[in-house]
Amino acid sequence: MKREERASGAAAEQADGAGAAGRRGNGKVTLKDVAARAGVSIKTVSNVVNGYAHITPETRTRVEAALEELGYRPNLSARHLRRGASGIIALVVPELDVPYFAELARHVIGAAAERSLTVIIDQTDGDPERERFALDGDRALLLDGLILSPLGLSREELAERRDRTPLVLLGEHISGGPVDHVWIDNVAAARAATEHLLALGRRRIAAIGDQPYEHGETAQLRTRGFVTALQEAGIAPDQRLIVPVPRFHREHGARAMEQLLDLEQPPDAVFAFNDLVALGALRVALSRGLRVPEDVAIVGFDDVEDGRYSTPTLTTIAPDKERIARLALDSLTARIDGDGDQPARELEAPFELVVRESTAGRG
Amino acid sequence: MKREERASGAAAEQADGAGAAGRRGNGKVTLKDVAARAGVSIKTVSNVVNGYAHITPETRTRVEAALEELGYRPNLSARHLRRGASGIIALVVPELDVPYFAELARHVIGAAAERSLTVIIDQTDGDPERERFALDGDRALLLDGLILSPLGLSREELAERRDRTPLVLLGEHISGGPVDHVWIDNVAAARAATEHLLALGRRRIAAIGDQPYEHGETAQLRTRGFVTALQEAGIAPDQRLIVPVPRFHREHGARAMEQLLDLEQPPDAVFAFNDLVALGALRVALSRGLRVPEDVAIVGFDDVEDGRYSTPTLTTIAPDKERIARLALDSLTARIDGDGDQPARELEAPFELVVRESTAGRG
DNA sequence: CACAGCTTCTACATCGTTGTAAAGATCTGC
DNA sequence: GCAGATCTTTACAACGATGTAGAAGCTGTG
Repeated sequence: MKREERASGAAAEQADGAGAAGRRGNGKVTLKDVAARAGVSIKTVSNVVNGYAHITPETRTRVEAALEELGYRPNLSARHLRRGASGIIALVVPELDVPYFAELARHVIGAAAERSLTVIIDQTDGDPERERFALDGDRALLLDGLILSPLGLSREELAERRDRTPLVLLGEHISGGPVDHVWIDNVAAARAATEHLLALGRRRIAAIGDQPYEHGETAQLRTRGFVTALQEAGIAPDQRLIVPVPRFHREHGARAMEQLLDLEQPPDAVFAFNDLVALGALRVALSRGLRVPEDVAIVGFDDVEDGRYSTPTLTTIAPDKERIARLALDSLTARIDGDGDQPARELEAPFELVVRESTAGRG
Repeated sequence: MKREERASGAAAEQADGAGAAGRRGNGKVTLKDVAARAGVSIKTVSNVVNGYAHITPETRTRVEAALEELGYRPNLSARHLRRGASGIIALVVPELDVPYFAELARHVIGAAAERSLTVIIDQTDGDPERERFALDGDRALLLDGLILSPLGLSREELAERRDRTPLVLLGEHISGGPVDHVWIDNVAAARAATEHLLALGRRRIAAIGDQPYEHGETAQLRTRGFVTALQEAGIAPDQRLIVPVPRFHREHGARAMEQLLDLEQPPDAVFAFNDLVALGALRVALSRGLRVPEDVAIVGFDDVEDGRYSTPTLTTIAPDKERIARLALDSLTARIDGDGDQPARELEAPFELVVRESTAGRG
């Protein structure tokens, strides 16, 4: 009796559309189609799909066959709507083709995958409008969480955020703000870089990368560490040796280096505030016939892969990118899982000085 | 009269929950909350949100005020479910921290933004399993389209795909397959690179990057172009000068170059199959005291930014990445908008040879 | 044999949005 | 003053999945 019901149910399906369902233009097969095909209710199919325990082996087999035949795939939008979570987080960085961010993105994607989260990656080019959109735009509602490396937005604007999607900030931009924040100690890192140059006996040390204006917090912290190290070594900082840049790209490092080498007393060492700037500077030094590190030693910041294969290889400050990604995701998943009311966390990631040829020579 | 109705409606809301709705724990405000607050139907609010024309200014104002007060934001999952499209596409590449893919990603994101599409970026590390998941996994159902740069999957596996999400393939891997495909003429490009070295008078030219095994189609095409150019110049290819690499990374370029320089008759020029390989090779050549290009000239492939700031700067084949991104998105949006039944397209993007110091010297 | 308790399955409501159809209000022209 | 057109707003039914409650069938207990 029961079996007959099923059989007739299935037969009805074949007539009314199950046969076509698998091949419908849009290729979308729903639970309903599968249910019709298997002659069971939609909910039973849903139960099979989700591994619910109490199902007769016979039913399970039949449903699984129907799933397979029709090639069922769940509609994630519907599932998200029902479950209230999307399983998607966004990583928003200024520029993806800056190696530091690309390498960071790799680690974030990896750490997210461990937690079954998908990552959307967005680049803002530092445009405050686009950062605001990422933070507060409609798209934010699709997300379970957001990791933002801000460049253009001020602390006040970040505080004004209306959206309640869990957020983690990366970088030095907003310390002590109202949201979770992963950072490295830029002052200490800059000091370590500078002290390394001092230990090599350099005394006329330049810094490339200051940004003495709004939104340049990271650069300003590195400048502070640089100046502090000099002062502690009894050297008065020379303003002409502290060259600002608009952004941390190779070309700006190159221009700054040209300016420095045109000085009456050019520097015998350079601390560049990131590796791209350092590589730009290196390029200019070499093309002017200087020897690195003999004539001028160079230290970078970020430890991107490029610096491991330049000639000479680049001494640099290496932030622990994997740790940064991991801390950000730990913090984000904690918020997603509900401790939204905890006070903002400040999470510090370690760094280390990696000495290579651009300061140590071809030892 | 009418006004009174409204007023009472609004008053009722305040009592029953609109007041709390804006501050509910999860922070989710729905059309329903806004409708209650403004004393209109849900659909009217929806109409306001979507800019429907026939609404009295008075109503519009009131609804807009309620939207603003409660901080309404649409639920994208629900919208997608209803509309049947998510507005999300995925870009799946082997490695994001390879500059070529990072730069490509930038262009894809840009081109997608012009079409109001959001991009999810995924890296597979060339793992066939992860490529398959990107292609056929549940996540694919969230997407309106997919751009894949395959590395590990064979043509057969790609053909077996069940999912019907519009797909565009990048790269040489699967030509003439059943799906849209954007590519550059690798044979011609490799010939151009090799002919450039021949024109400089080099005769003992090496190639780094062959992959004479499964999935190495791109490399094999470049090898073919290289060999053809040599033969046309009357030079018999020397197998010892064609060095395979497992992947296109700096370290593999470096190792291959060491091997070449250890030959009894080392090459006077090298065509590296991508810029990273070229930079690895350059690094080894310089550290052995060779002059580039005087002792050995080097050409790369991809035109990534690193090569513009190396010393010497790198001559390279520059594929038009922006064009590639644009062609991929044009093709994808066409499929999304419904011409799913058109035959597969083959879209060729241009390239050019960019001559820099690694072959031309410091002219 | 009545009834509780379990297993297996189903109907229904629901998530938040939007398309459809139609109701109610207002205006037009004759 | 009334049919008909137009404007404004609404109720309802989807989109596809899943939680809830409970029906139907079975087993075992007293």
